[in-house]
Amino acid sequence: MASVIELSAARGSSEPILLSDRIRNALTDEITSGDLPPGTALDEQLLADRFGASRTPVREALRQLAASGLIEARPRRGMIVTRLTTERIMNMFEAMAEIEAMCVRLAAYRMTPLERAHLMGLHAASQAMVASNDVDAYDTLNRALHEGIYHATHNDFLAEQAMATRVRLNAFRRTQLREGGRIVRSREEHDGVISAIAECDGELAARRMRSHILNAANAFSNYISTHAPNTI
Amino acid sequence: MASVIELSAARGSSEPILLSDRIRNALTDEITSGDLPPGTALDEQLLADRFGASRTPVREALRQLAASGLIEARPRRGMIVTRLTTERIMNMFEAMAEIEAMCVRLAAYRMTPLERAHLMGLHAASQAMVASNDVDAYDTLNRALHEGIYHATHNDFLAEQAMATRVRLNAFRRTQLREGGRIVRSREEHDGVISAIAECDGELAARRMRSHILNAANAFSNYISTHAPNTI
DNA sequence: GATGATTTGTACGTATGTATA
DNA sequence: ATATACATACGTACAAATCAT
Repeated sequence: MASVIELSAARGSSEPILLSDRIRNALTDEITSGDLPPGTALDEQLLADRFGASRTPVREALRQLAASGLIEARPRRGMIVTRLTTERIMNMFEAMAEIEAMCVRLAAYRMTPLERAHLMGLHAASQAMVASNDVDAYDTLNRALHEGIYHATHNDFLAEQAMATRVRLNAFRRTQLREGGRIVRSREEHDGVISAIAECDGELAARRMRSHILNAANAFSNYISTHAPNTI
Repeated sequence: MASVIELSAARGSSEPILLSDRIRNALTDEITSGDLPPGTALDEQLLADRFGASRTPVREALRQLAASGLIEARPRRGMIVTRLTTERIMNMFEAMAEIEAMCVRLAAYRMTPLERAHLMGLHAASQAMVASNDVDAYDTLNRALHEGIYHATHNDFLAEQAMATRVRLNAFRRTQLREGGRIVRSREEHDGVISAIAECDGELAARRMRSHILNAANAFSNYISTHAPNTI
């Protein structure tokens, strides 16, 4: 549970100055990490007490989260962490698959040699994480790789859209990596994408990326039905 | 300028009950219609007076608009209607082209016969608007056609994403229809998309849709450089 | 560069509407 | 079905920061 101390810790100068922004960021982390599971009620007064603030900045933080879709506002009935149906999660994975495919296609044609080298370096480094089966470290590199691809589209708007969708799927992406052997296949799929990028074949990279994300979606679906059929 | 009367006008029961939502909707309309041009400062007190409310619901409306990207929040310096560079608008058009292409591809494979008939009906009706060069009426039908395609993906999340992006491009889409002869070519391009849908060829429909939106982007670019080179 | 005016950010009180007993 | 409890939605007041002069 995030503490007031953690909130007031000194950060880089680019960090938000506004209380409401800090609260929003803290809540975003807790929701996407699964710390605040779907369906959790978000009481304004309780959150205000927890963060050592008044209800006003908490309200503003909640409003922003509601606009981003992470939490759900039911007028005069409070806010809850968005409870997603399996169908909607699969819809989100499908949309993510298409968005990622579009990004990697554009990126393959537009990235600079430096950007290409950066991506290949990240991919090479991930080998070690697979060998040691370190899910958290692999997830971090995985994230950097995908974000590097967004950036290499040289289309900031598209990159932001992709990031926003990715954040909303965060908790579920991490879940599926736990499925047996998924992490190994995930890297194999990356390998296919990266080699297509190396050959500047955007169409091939896009098809492989789409499959990659849809495979992740399937892994998630399997994981849920095996480990926790009734939690969503 | 929207009045208090307009705000308090009776609406359907599905309309928002919250004051902040009504203010947000009113401002959304004014921004996307170009009534509030980019760069306009949004004074909280002034808006509160205009809408006959206090600053609190106005602030909440502004926060939501900021989250959707329609306005920009500069901490302690107020909000302004997002001022977009030509480059960013083109980036948005490019993203829109890809999203629309993805939607129509999925839609072509998944739509029901009823949905297909609906789309073809809309397209047929638009012929008359082109003949009379009625830009507003054509724009309305155009909108219905594209939204029908989103819906026919049978992926609500994707449809919502597409709609959100579309709203943010609203003012610019309308602008480009004014470019000489664009409305005629727009319908011709629709014709190609619709016939691909009729043949259930999603890939072809996607390529044609992508071209269609990129053509709109070009038309916009031409219109700007011809009519108002320095307004953005 | 300093000072005043304006505007945002925050706090808190009140009332309305929802949910529950 | 009625009443009670409670959380949100809104209004108002104060504080802090920005910008104009």
